Amino acid sequence: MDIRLKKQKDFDAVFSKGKRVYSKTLTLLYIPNNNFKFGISLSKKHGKANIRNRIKRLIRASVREVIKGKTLNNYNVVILPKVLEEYSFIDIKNDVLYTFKKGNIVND
RNA sequence: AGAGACGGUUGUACGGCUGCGGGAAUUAUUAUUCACGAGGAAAGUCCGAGCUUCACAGUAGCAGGGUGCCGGUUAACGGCCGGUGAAGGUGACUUCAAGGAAAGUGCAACAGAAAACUACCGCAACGAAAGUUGUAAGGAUGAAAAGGCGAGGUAAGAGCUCACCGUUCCCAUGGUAACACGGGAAGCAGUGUAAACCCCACCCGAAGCAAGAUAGGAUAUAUAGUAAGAGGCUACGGCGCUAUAUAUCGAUUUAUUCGCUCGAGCCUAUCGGUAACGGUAGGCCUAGAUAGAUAGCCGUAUUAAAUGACAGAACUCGGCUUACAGACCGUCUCGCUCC
RNA sequence: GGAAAAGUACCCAAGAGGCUCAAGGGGCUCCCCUGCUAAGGGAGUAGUACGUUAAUCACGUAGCGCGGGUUCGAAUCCCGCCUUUUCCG
Repeated sequence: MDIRLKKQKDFDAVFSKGKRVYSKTLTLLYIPNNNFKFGISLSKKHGKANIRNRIKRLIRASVREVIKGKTLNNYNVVILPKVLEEYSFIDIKNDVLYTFKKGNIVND
């Protein structure tokens, strides 16, 4: 099943109506929906194309590890990374786990 | 050992577990297995092409744009290779939009008498003087002032005359040519700017894969119009075209599919060529995503170190330009010390 | 992905080869007016950096996004980069 959030309308809805959870490295936005879907939003401020790709890979890998073997509540989620000088996998993974729990998106 | 010039290569490799992208096979709708999966710049979008659409992509001219020493190379180019000339460097070598200023027009601030067929001061002759005539040595201004320098000559001077240098033209030789070298002639009709307009030679239809397949369209009938209409414009050729109404088939949105990867392709050997490049033979198939696939953890090896140096394909090629930690290789230059 | 446009003081900006050249507004500073403020009126700041000076004035050099080139001379012409903005289904 495809868990990627794709449409511009969905992104707009999350940005305008979504609840927010903050952490050191990223911000999480979410609204209720039929399924679980997530997307990532980046701008040119984060760096050139290779850096933006790397951030997306790190977040995707983090989300895969976090949601593995767990039941999910139905939300549309958008992750907004903050502009940092360096991005480490461990910090991002911890923050993904923290924000997902705080937003009540994953069940233990 | 030092300083430097030029050219080239590389941009960690292999393995395990958990995962991603499209593909193939086997299953038979859910899995398994297999091999493959970013770059030298993928970048900037600065040139040149393929491909697609625009009504035909025809001819001539105008407008607009580009290129500009010579020869070669190529599908093509403003690229590349080789040569010539000029400038810079002790040198290896580097840089150069490098045609035309007696086809015409414009511009040259300030200063200076004058910025193009000049004459302020000056010099000389004549004259009582005012001034007239001759002149362009010297002064002064400027980025630039009418070949330079020396001698002769003269009232004073001046290519006025001569030698040398420079310039232009002609001839001979060498070279495919740019040009070089040698000889001769011309007293030198004249500054700079063409990345000012322009002239000359050559080249160019436009838009772009968000193109497009695809569509306010097609077909039929009727009526009307017109020798008109449609590339940036004009003319010619060629083409029946336009408007309205009715009918039928369709379409406008969104999503999907195709375009989408075998190509002026890559590698190796060899032959021709100074080289760019071309020929021949053999081998190879090597990303095709669309919120956009390469990540995480760990081990081994090489190493001075390896944790991204610069950096991510989006239709595809040929170049140019720009970014780039470090490592390695080759050819050559300079002066110094020692043997 | 593709196609265009623009960069000049703190802000908005004119200038399109040469002269007092980096016009002119707004802002800012000071003064007048007022019990105080706003508005209004007047004057100015100097423009940014560096150097000369004890300091001011004054002068010189650089400077129109950055780096080269053409020219006697470049904000202006040409080339290459950088940044910002806009458009295209």
